[in-house]
Amino acid sequence: MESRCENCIIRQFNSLRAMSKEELKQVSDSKTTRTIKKGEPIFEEGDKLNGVYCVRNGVSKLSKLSANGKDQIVKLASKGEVLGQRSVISQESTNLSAIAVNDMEVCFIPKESINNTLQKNPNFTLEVLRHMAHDLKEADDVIVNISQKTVKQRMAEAFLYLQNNFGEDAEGYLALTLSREDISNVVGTATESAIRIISEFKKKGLIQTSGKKIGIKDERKLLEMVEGF
Amino acid sequence: MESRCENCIIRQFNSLRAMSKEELKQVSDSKTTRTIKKGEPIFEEGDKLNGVYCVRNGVSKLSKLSANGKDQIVKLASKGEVLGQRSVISQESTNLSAIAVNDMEVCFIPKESINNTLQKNPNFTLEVLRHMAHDLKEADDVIVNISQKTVKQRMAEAFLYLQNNFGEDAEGYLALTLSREDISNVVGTATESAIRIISEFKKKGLIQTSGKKIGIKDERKLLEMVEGF
DNA sequence: CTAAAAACATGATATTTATCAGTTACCAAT
DNA sequence: ATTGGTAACTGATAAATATCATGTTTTTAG
Repeated sequence: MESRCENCIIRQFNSLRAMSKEELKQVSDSKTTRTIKKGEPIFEEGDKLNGVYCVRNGVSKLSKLSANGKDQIVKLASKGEVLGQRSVISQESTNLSAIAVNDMEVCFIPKESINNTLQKNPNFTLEVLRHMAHDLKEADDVIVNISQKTVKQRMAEAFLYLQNNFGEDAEGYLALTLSREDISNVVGTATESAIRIISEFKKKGLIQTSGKKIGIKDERKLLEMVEGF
Repeated sequence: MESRCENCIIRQFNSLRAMSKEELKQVSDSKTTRTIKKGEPIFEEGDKLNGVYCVRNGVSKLSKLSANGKDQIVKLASKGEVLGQRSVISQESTNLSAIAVNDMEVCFIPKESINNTLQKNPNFTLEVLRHMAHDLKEADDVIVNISQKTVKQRMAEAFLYLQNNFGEDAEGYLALTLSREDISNVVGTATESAIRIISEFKKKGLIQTSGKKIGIKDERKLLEMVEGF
């Protein structure tokens, strides 16, 4: 049996918290829950979305395929984030694919519920707007980083980002384990280059590895590297 | 004497058109008009904005300074665009500088007018939201472009962008003339590299130049280059 | 109008990064 | 346990791009 949105803790983290009791009830009644296995898509570039997906568990990569066949990962979304908002709001097909990085549980909320609330509840709209303003600011930062920093700096930054946003496990490894290819797609570089830099960082004692897992050993040095020392 | 917002054609192009008569009147009464000389800033990175700027004339570059001292231009804004919205909405200091590329005329609208309307008029909020959704999509595209395309491809794309968004003069030159340095900052490359590629394109008959001015001669070939042929 | 400054241009070179080719390690299914 | 496939890794090389040096042209300020 599925739980009710009204009681869902996830809601605390996203714009849904600005909904009224009745609006939430409607969302809850119309929503459906889906599980997605690691590697499977929630939706793909070009799809027309009939609603948004609220992440309950797991992590999704939002990526875009380029002409040369490589994916660029634009964002990693986890618990509480709402996927597909932009597409639903602008009523265009989505420009990004969402693929599960690990097993996921998401709630699908039909666009009617969202649009309805957008029309009627200015607080909700404003909340969504604030979120989007934040995303846009982040996107600007990514643009500047990619174009002005070296691959090494961006790699260092990526590890710190993963640490800040997804934390570490008991042994001090990054809680979110990405394949080397995914890492290279976040950073925007060739997979071999990413692997080489991982080796280099390991040799220098900045990180440690255990299989795919990566642990940060010298946060300060990594930070300095990002800043360009 | 300053004209009234209610009669301003510019309004057609931005979210202000979703304002009610009264709201517009309030905006009109509280707004001030400013002229900005080429090269001067409207606001700078880190500034706390007390309102937004509506562009009436001229073009502004929105850029961010990176650690290595180079600017990255994130967007070029012209007639009808509203600057500083994001900062006002998220109530944070701005992450971008806005500098006049040529002489400009802008209207400053205090944030109170904007916030007030955001709270009360869902149509306006939704309109702003749609705009921001669009900007975010564009930003995602820029990220993918920068990380997956070569400098040459991005240069070609930049010229086509300038053509599409700012048009051409009577002799077929791009109506918006940017310095070589600004072009390199849009594309995200070294100024020398940008200049070299301009020379190369000229030699190949893709573009023509006259002083700083650049004209597109072979749109098809440029397009093919962007696509990677 | 002229001097100084800024922008433009190009060659030589260094650095960064991608690509290609191949090996090794690991996981999953029989 | 064996095998087949995928991901991780490494070296050699090529390509792209940045940097440095320097000269020329254009713009700007007095």
